[in-house]
Amino acid sequence: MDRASMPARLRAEGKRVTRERELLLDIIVANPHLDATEIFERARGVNPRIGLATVYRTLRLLETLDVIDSSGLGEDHSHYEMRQEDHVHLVCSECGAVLDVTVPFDVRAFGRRRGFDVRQTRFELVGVCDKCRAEPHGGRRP
Amino acid sequence: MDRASMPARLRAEGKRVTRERELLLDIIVANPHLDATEIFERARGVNPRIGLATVYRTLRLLETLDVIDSSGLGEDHSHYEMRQEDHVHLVCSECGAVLDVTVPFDVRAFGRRRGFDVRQTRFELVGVCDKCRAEPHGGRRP
DNA sequence: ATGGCTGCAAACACTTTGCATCGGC
DNA sequence: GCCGATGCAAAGTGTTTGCAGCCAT
Repeated sequence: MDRASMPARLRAEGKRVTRERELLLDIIVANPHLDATEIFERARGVNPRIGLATVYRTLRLLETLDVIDSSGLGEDHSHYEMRQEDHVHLVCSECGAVLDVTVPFDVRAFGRRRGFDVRQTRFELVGVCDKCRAEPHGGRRP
Repeated sequence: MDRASMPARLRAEGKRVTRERELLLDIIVANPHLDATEIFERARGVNPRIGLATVYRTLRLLETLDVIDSSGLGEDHSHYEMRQEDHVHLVCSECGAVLDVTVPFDVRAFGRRRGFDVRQTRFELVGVCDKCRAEPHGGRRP
């Protein structure tokens, strides 16, 4: 999904293009894998009057429009990123690093063969990355 | 993970084998993909004195011991099942049906190639199943 | 100007925790 | 009998919603 086409996309859906939505989109484009609170904090750095509810409402709107995707990334709450080709999230449980890798098979065909019309994919592999295996002392999440 | 070996496994970890733990294990083995509340309700049917906190504490214990796995299954809270070989969850967003299918590639090798020691996999494809595509009227979640 | 969007605070759903009691070992 | 496990209720998270005022169209 192309950032530049979002204003037109929103208007096409009968939605309004507000400064808050533009700001949140910019943050999500620039920083994949953030959660709602992290997006909120960055947004406040630019517009201190923005509310957390607006962040959640905007995330829900963008997800409904298939503009962004959410995933757990090994934690119990959602993280967000612009929609892109199907990929696997390799997540390090020690340092929180996330690596995006293309899925090594045709996901739509795989589902269709079992009678499913696949609309959304969420693949994650949680493990320990090279660096954290090298230094087993407490390298906490970034 | 074999249900019959669980008592020994618990004792080996210095944990106790209680009637509550045995009951919850039986429910999880017999009904994959339930969430905490559903497990709680079934448990109450057998032992009306069991508490929801015990369900959550037991689930956390079993997950820590790698006896069970949790996954979102298209919803925003956890569902549980006995640990088994890596598989993809095909989830129908209309009726909630879940189909388990073997992953069509070697997950550990895939991760290792990128420097990750994979400990856990969570693969899900959310879509619409055959039946729900046939009858587009409101077939709600079971 | 009009109706959607926002901020704020209260409400919610799910999960965890403190504490007195209970029961495996 | 000891100490871990349980039940209950209260506290914590992350997320949603009601409402008055604001601003994109």
